[in-house]
Amino acid sequence: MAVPFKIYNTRTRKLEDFEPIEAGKIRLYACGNTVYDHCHIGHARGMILFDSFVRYLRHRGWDIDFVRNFTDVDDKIICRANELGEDPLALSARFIGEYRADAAAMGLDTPNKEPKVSDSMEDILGMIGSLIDKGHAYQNEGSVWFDVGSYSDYGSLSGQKVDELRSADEVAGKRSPADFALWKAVKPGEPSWPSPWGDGRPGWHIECSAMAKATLGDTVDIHGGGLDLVFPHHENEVAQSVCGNKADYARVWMHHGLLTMASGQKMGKSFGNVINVKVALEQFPAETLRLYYLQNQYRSPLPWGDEALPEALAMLSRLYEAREVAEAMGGEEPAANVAKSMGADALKLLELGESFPERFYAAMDQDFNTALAIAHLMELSRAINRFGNLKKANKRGGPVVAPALKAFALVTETIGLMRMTSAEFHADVKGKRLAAMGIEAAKIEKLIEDRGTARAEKNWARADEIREDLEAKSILVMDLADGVQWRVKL
RNA sequence: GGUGCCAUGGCCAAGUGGUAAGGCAAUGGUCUGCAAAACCAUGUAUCCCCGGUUCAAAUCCGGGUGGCACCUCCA
Repeated sequence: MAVPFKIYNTRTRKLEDFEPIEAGKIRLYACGNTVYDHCHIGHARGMILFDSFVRYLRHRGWDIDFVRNFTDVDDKIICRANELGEDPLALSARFIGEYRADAAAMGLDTPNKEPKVSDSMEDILGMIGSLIDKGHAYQNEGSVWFDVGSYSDYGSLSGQKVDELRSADEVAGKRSPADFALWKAVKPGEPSWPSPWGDGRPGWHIECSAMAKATLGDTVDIHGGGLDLVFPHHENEVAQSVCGNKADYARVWMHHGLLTMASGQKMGKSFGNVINVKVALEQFPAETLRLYYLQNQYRSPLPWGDEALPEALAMLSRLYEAREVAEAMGGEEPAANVAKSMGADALKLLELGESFPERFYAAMDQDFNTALAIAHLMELSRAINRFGNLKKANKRGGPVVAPALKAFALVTETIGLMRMTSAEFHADVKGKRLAAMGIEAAKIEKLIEDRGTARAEKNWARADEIREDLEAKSILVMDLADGVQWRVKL
């Protein structure tokens, strides 16, 4: 059975109980990328967020049909292709490949369907034709425009009033400045498709309306995207779909906040201040990004700074270490008995572990409060470590820590964190951080070996000298009971 | 000009009626040959300001100040 949850609806500006069109099913459409460049970390926020939400809701019993499109026919693509002397469709195909590589590197599940504009021309033409037939669109010299005046509810999603908009540039052939293109007449050197109104290509907004209809039907349960798409993109989609289908378009509009720079300025390609996903992933494990995004309320703007990823990595590291501590524990006695005999820390851990799912679900069901969910996990981690300090914990603690380990597994399944083993995690961190700093692992290993020799000879001065030398390189050496380990300082 | 969002300790940040999660950083302690990790302790938080509603407000209402976003491509 699908479990109910609350979700904030941009359309009503309220937190609502989610009500599906069809019991247990969610038709979800997320606006994907216009593929003319690599994904940047702003795109990554949306990608990771929707991936996490879908995973979570599936875990909660929802049957989700998740559609995310690729916009592969667009002004920007054509523009970039011309700059590079590349065929526009070849360029977009190339960046779809890059997108998929980035998505895979971030550990995202592939949506159920990933329609492309170039494959959806029939759907698009059908929708435009329908809008003309119904009197909501008009053609002029090979282009087709949506007649905003024909739709009285225009602006209901974004709260905009047509009269109050800053008048956009007057384009020849439009009846009103607010009208927008459904079909653009072909221009020399641009890709085009045949249509009843002459060769051309789709306008910016129609493709999503058409692809959503083709893949999910007239009405979707949830339509999502970045906050910057509310107007005009989503507003125009609503107009097209409602007028074309004579049906509601999206019951819930879900918009995530944007990344901003520390300066407060928005991150955007037009500002030239983007950081590509590939660059971030060269330096940090992919889950670092995921944790960073999940740690923040998805609707809030997120200021990006140099400390963002290192901090998230420090948190992630705590989680992995705590789980490692928990996994090392053994024992066969009933948990309650062990906890009782080992005292308050054990009882506390048992209690936190057992109540975790309830608290985790409560947070997530409240408009995906991933920040609170993760806070619960951090709290649990501290309880594990504290318990782990007890003398007999390793030998007898297994049953007490078992619920906590289940909690970690729950988090892994639902929001995709902690998917590596600890060994994989540490190796990933080392490899990436070392590469980022331009240090060779072999040189470090050699120094650590030398230090081991010095220590064996109780030459503490020499050992400390090497430690300091390594520390200057951001390498931490740890003398553990079962040998020497080293980590890259975060 | 229009529309919308936001303002919580040094920093990031959750919390929408019952007196404040979590993380990062900092300081002291335990542990350690020295460290690291971990744990413990430490932050008197005017929850931007003023007024109102209420037994009770960070949380609701009104006003103010400051910041941001969209209205042009942008996730």
